[in-house]
Amino acid sequence: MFNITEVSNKIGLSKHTLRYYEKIELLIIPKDSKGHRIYKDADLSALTFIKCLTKTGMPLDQIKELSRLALKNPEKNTKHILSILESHKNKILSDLHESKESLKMIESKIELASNL
Amino acid sequence: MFNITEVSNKIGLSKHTLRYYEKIELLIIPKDSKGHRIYKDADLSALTFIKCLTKTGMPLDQIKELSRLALKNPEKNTKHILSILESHKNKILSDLHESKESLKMIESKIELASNL
DNA sequence: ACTTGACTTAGAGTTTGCTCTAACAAATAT
DNA sequence: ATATTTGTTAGAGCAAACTCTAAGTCAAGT
Repeated sequence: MFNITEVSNKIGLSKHTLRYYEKIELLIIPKDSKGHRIYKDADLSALTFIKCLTKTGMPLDQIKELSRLALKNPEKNTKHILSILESHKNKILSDLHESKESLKMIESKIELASNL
Repeated sequence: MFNITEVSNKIGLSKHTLRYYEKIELLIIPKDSKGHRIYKDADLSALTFIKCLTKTGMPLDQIKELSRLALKNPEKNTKHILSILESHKNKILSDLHESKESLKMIESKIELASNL
């Protein structure tokens, strides 16, 4: 069990961001008697996964939809969840390709400029 | 020589964006007697390169700095330009690495969900 | 002659994802 | 007892990169 500062340090998201993610209903964290959030390991895993998704450009809206599907009725929504993840995977693959192309172009500019 | 509509179609940036890039002084395009922009091949190359840089996450401010250096005094600024491009190259490489790690994690989630 | 359509500008508005502020509560340190 | 620290909230503010609007010019088509 962790408090918000520990989670912020472990995951690398600011406390502000952690609270903001709850405000937009990306996830729900239970509170103790004082009203302080108590995170468990599963929440850390969820946040790590959310970080993967955001880093690869999935909009928070879509992550929220994923989270809604997963929390509501996982068995019934497996197909839907899978289709979202698969299409995100394809987006990542195409982004990777594009980035590599851009990298080539930038490397060739470097080459050019180096020979001045 | 091309007008703004042709350039927008060729490069895949909206006319709004093309004008915006001039407003923030990313580049300067000469105008004809009617005040309409006339783009030449070199401008298309520059825009293609700018697109590479933005797609790979270079902020417009930094692209503007690059453009300023290149236009002002190319020989004198070669070192500076190269160092900016090199460090951007390194950023892309590390982003690529991170994206690949995220991809792995997403693929393993897909694997998991597929086996439900 | 007039409508249509493509261009121009300055400047306002939008979206996304935070990031910060103010005001307050509770526990700990001096 | 009081100051500091850590937490809470609602809501304001911000930065980046567009994206759109209004008002106008100009040339070509009917």
